[in-house]
Amino acid sequence: MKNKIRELRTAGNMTQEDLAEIIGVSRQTINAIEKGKFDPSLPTAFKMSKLFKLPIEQMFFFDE
Amino acid sequence: MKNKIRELRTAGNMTQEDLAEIIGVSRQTINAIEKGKFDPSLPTAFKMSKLFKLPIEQMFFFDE
DNA sequence: TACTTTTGTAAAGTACACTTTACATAAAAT
DNA sequence: ATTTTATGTAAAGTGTACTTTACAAAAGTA
Repeated sequence: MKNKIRELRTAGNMTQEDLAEIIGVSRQTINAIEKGKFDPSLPTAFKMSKLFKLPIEQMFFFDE
Repeated sequence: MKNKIRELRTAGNMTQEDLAEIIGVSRQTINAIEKGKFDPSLPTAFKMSKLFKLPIEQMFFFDE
């Protein structure tokens, strides 16, 4: 699964730390998601969706 | 988080077992999701979205 | 009623989402 | 050049998504 979190975050002039605090996860979690080390939980994806005002399907791309 | 999985599944004349096999999880996992015992992973949500041809946001409802 | 299918649920184990602490590097600012 | 800010990453621990096995109860069917 790929995602556009880094682009969305930088477009909004946020650091990983900023985004982490808003979403309610650790900075390392944001980094891992951006780097594709693991996928977020559904609740975390929903929080990002709400923040960036984009449906989950326009932020995360499930290949296969 | 609430969801419409049970309604979608029964509307499609599927048993929990049927749905589990199609999605690639155990029957107990389908039962737990329908019963709200836990939320699916993002990949599992995407598979359901593809099967039922509905965006994740129309199947799962994140209540803050 | 008896039989079969479907659903509910429990226990114990595995995999992964996520945490904290910590440190190293890169980039930006002074 | 030096300090500050932002990012990358690793280790060890916690919580939860999910598994298998197993059994009981509900619901559908003969």
